[in-house]
Amino acid sequence: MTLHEAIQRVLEQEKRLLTASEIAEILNARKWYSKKDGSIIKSSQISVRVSNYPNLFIKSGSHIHLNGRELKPILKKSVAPVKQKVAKAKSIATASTLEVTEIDKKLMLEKWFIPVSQASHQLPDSPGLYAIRIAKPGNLKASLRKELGNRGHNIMYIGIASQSLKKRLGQELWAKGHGTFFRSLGAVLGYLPPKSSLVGKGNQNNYKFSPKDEGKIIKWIEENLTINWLTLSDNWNIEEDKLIKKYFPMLNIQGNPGALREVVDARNKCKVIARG
DNA sequence: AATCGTTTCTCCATCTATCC
DNA sequence: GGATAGATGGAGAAACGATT
Repeated sequence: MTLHEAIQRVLEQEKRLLTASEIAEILNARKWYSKKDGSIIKSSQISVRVSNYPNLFIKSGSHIHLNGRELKPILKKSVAPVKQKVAKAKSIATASTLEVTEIDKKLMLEKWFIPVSQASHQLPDSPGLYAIRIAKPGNLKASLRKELGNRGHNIMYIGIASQSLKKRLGQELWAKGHGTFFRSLGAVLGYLPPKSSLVGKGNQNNYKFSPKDEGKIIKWIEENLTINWLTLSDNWNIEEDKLIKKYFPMLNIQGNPGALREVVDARNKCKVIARG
């Protein structure tokens, strides 16, 4: 039982207004809730918990009673974390001069990018970094088109293949396995996984689209995206991290100060449907 | 002065995203 | 599907102001 559940139980049983001290006293006496270290509960902790759950409790002066509605607590920390990070990181990125490494030049120079449709038979079976751009941003929906415009580039994703670029990009671009980029792209393009398709699966995040939709997404990728890659033997993690923090690719989430809320939301929508 | 209530910080278990 | 690193949110404690 959590502390707020224990407080609820006290109020339900007592059926009267109680102060934080009285609740603490009752809880300590009845031992409905015990702290990990075994010490007694202070009234200040009751007060904090009651304040954090305004939908469960009502304060009348120093007295507390049940609200009667069981809704989620309103917590200070849960306010749009991604948006906050983006705003903060953007100011840092524009204010600082970012180092241009050899890897950056070789990987990101736009003239070296080729259409995905031409890349399939050229990809090496060795580790490295890859970057994906969109040649025709006009084929994205308006909100994403605008977002790329704000970012001043056409970079969709920067990733790493620690074993094989050929295998990794097979997952990401041709859905041969669980590709993060493929899932994110399918989601923001508006595709949804079959309902309840993750029920009973061990990993409740690896949703997949129907074979028919996968085919449509692959076609879209081959018609709209371009790619460049570099084979590397070492330091790729550091380089990948630096590049993501410099360019804010639109579909990278982890390690990206410019992670896009719309991408996270679209992926969550897919998960909810697939989990049934 | 003692008690009560609020704010803010840190710790840590759980959840999520990603990679292979 | 499993492993793992990072993110998130719940919980407790400390500091401090307000009230009695």
